Amino acid sequence: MVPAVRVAVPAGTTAGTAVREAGLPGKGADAVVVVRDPEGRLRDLSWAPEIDVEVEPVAAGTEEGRSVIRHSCAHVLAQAVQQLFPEAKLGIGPPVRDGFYYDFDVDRPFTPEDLRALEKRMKQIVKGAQRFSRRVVESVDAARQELAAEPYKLELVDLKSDVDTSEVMEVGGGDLTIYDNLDPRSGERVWSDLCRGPHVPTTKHIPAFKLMRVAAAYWRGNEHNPQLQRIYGTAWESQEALDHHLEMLAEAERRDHRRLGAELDLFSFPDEIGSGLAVFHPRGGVVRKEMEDYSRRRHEEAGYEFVYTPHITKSALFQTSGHLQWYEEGMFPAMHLDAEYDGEGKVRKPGQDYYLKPMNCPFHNLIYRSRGRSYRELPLRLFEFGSVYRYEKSGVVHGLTRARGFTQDDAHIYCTPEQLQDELKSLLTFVLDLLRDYGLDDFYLELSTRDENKSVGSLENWDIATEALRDAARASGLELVDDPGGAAFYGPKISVQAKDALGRTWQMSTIQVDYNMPDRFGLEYTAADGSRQRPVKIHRALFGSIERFFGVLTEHYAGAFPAWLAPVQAVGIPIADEHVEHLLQVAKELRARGVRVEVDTSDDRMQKKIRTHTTQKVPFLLLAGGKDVEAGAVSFRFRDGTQVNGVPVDRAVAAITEWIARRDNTSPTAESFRAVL
RNA sequence: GCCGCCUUAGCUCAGUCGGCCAGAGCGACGCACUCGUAAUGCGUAGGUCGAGGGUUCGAUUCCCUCAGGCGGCUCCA
Repeated sequence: MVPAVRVAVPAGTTAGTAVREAGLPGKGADAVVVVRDPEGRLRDLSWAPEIDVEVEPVAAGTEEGRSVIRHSCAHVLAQAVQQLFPEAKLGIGPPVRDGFYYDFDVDRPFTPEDLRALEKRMKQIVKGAQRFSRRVVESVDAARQELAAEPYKLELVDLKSDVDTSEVMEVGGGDLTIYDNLDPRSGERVWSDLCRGPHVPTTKHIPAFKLMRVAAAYWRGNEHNPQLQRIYGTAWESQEALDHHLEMLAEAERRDHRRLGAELDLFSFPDEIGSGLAVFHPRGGVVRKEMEDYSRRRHEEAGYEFVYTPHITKSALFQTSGHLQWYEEGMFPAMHLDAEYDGEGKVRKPGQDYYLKPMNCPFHNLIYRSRGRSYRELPLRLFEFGSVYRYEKSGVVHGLTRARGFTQDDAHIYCTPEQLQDELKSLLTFVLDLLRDYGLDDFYLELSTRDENKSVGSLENWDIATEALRDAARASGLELVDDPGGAAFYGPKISVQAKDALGRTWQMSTIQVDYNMPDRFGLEYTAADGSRQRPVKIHRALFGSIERFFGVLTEHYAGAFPAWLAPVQAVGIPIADEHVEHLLQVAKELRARGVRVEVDTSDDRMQKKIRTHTTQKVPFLLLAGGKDVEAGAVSFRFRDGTQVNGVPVDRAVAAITEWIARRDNTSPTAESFRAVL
């Protein structure tokens, strides 16, 4: 890492020269690839300021340095594509998280073989050490002329004035510039691209890269535009960093909940049922039940009341709520029922549309409204594990994390306007505490605010609601990220983003403040002065969806669930048949204390049994041979291979029970387990 | 919904440039082995090669449609 030094660049000298003279590295993972000028803009090393300035060198191995490398690598990719496919038209090619992409308009989609050929050509380009040379285009007309053969680039030139996002690297930020790739020996221009930069000095400064995959993408992200072929790649400051990244991807694949779901016999998606509709097998069912049971208990303690509502309703309910107006295409189509026809097929009775519910909240409004409510009842907290069905587009369904049928741990809190602030604060604390109990503890918050094209209700109430949420978020002390326009039509939302063991973030809990549903449903309570008042409604889901949370936890723990959640908590493994009886006795005692325990009485050898149950990620393996039987003991083996041998049975039983009851989220090891013995 | 790729035994995958009985490992089952911390040996069963249609003397293989999966894009109350 380069320390946050500043380097003086005299007028007329290039930043690169100054950096070199300051003795900073020009090669390797610490190489300075660009500098930050006093205004905070990143500049090429070839930049020569007109006045004396101090700049901050940016090293290859920093997030910004990597972005520059990745963006330059995208140029190399584009050059390779146009060399191998001269008819290819260029789209955009920005750096993204962990890599870059470049979009191309080509006659036929790229094949995996094409990718291999492109990667080979890119390596040649990188080796050729072409210089990235910045050139300001005098006028928009000049740019148009030069880019006449690149229709998409032309479009960007015309958009220049109003585009300035991190994704569109081509234009923005003042001058219109083109980067030329120059042959280092002849100085000849090999290739060029409209681009605002900055870039690494030469293609040699792209130390390690790999093309990852091809996909289609709509031009400028609009589904009405043509689809371009997008090539994704990744690039890093060193081969080691690239290898590490690839290893992370491999690890993510190993922990993919869809794979673990099959390997550990947790759940499946039978084709016969339909896309995005899961069934939980007994082992997954146990985990889910434990998750739910604990959540139920905590909700009871926190003053929630439990309700149940049907999965289907007449359309009127969703007309009142507004869901049919705003989200109909995300709902399963209606079932038209109860219509009657006469002999000529004419309607005698019109019948009704019924919908599967995509949300629980309208039902809870009806429960609230079922009788008069007093201010003394508020806050009224209604909780339900409510199954909902959403017609997700076929292309987005993804395991348990994006399903068509799932269960929300959904609660709706009705309170007075005065109670809102306190209720939100305690609610957020409750939510975070509970997430921590399941082992997630690295969070940030996102505040989604009103979308002016998709919202109902008064601006005033939106403001109050938004500020109340912002306030509660601040009180939590967590980082808060704004998400303008991300709210649902009825109110703003805080979402809790949790990082898992691999550092990936998942949207978990959401808290929404809603002044509109109470209006639409005419909800009221009688205040202390006898007047009728309108309550405020808070929507919140904690797991979000139980299925998604299940999937996230599965990946977070790589299938090695904490003992309290593990489908099978302990397995007895006899050394030989004659030791089975002893273990059955131990298992009986454990089972009597609620432990999920099995004894492996199969014909397999003991070593094989250890392997089997280790791969099944059972937290406690209880071995017993002659010595243990004689001593009235068992020997522990843990997931990590460590052992504690010859533990007297009663102590073993007590310790296992204790470990589970504590809901310790770490995997027991010889060392940590001794503490409870 | 759009683009591309994929679908062979319960799982992971070979294979057939259109042709005799479609293979392996793991798993399941059976027999032998009775064993002290990650795979004992031998054997058995298991597949209308995703579904339907077409081309062909002949289709698991080529073409079309559909379903499901994967990676993206768009979407995500």
